[in-house]
Amino acid sequence: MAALPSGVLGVIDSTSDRAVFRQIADRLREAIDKGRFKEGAKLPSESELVEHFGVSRMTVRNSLSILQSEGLVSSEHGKGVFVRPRPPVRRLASDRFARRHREQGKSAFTVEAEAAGSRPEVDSLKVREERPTSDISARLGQPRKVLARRRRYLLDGRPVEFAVSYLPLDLARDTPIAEPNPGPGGIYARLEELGHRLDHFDEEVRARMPSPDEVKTLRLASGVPVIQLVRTAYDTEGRAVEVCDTVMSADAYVLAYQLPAN
Amino acid sequence: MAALPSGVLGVIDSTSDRAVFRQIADRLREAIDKGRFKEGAKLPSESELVEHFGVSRMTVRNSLSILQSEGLVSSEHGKGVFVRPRPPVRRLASDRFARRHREQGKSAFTVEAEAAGSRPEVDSLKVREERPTSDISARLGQPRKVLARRRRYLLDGRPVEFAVSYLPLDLARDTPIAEPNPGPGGIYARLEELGHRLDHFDEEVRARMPSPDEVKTLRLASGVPVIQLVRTAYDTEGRAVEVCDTVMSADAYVLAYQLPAN
DNA sequence: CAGTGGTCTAGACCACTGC
DNA sequence: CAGTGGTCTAGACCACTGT
Repeated sequence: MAALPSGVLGVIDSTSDRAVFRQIADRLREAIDKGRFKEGAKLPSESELVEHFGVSRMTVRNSLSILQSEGLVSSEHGKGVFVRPRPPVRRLASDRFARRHREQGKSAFTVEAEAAGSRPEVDSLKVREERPTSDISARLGQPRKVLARRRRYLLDGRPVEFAVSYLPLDLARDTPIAEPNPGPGGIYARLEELGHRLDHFDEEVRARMPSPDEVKTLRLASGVPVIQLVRTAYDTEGRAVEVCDTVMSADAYVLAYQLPAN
Repeated sequence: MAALPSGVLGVIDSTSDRAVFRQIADRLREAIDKGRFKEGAKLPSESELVEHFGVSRMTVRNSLSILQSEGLVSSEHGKGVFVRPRPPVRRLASDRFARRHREQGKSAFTVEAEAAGSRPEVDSLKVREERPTSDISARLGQPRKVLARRRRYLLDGRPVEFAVSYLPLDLARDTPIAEPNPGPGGIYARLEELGHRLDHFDEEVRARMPSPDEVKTLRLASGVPVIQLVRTAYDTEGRAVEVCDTVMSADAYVLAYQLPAN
């Protein structure tokens, strides 16, 4: 157990009102912010911190759990605690569903990922009929049943997004939309071929902490929120033809929108 | 210390691989999800949970801290641990900066809050000249200095949003934009009067955990992420005339956007 | 194997709340 | 005042990692 480089972490002010474990978290946070521990770097081990600050192990662990819940560090059993690297971010432009992007053979996700030099993957694709929740039902105009298309998206093997599309069953049944692979241009292209010319999309954006299920599915580190995006597609007759409920790892995405001034 | 109502919380499976504190968190989470503890309700005290599950206090506290980091509960010193009520949500529509909303006397925030029956407030308004960060500078076309307008928005006394607007100094100096109160319609109305007719806005949306500063300014409960929205306003000549960097309590907002299909 | 983080105990004292 | 959560200690044993 090597001694810590002096001066890197400072000391505790025992006269301060601020709890010791918060002070230790503050010192570590400063050190990370100032680049004394870089992305991916290993922090001093718990026992080193115990020795350096002269406190008990639980106090040190308490400090580290603060930094973890802030998304600054993550721990790896048997290895150490590391400064969380900022993963590459995927930028979703507001024209990503424009018709012109749909006339190619590949999906928007695939095209974009390959352009960015990443390896795109879609897995756990499941298509089935369901009774809609009251929320989905309301958005789709109260259909009795819906077709649900679930799938998970990965970049270079890392899960980044989980999405479920809901379509009124009377509209999707016995069409390519009910197939696992709906063909080039995706379900929006098929909807238009079926005579539902798309007019616009409504998107609702929320952020929150993930459920335990979402942590598992998206392999989220602790301290990483999710962005939830609910998109409703309307055809030119004003009918809602699809609702897509997407949950994204917040540290993998930036959403970009363009708004007219009038 | 009353005994817990039997059957409400179940028991620990000591043969399970799952850590005891996680199992306790699971039981409590289920109970909350199933409505056995409603919004605002008090959970059993730590000592009651210690007795019920037959574990040490630190184990119970560990469980509670999981629920706290999930944003499900929050603790109040001397009172107890309570199920977090979902606060009323403010919905930001994508046309909120349309010119037609600017022709009244009041700000968009004020009008909208009053319509929803809330009491709007703006405080800690500060206007000053600054050297821009490299990010802001790049977005605004590399001005040497900028005018920064900082303010915090509150609803019914609760802080919900903190925003900073940056404008190129050559454009804003010695205009009403540099005044604490820029007048009816806000700085966008003033910009148009100065001949910068607005053409469109670009918005970038991110979500992340808050910094300790943001926790303080927005009085965030632990386990609440923030939404960061960076908006750039462009005039009809394509010049970026303002960048607004907004940090919002994620549990107070839903962002709504409308996208054309082509 | 030694070193790391993960879980858990059984205490202690403190600060805040409400009666 | 009793009851609550907040902080902290000094141990213990375990599971995982790398050599």
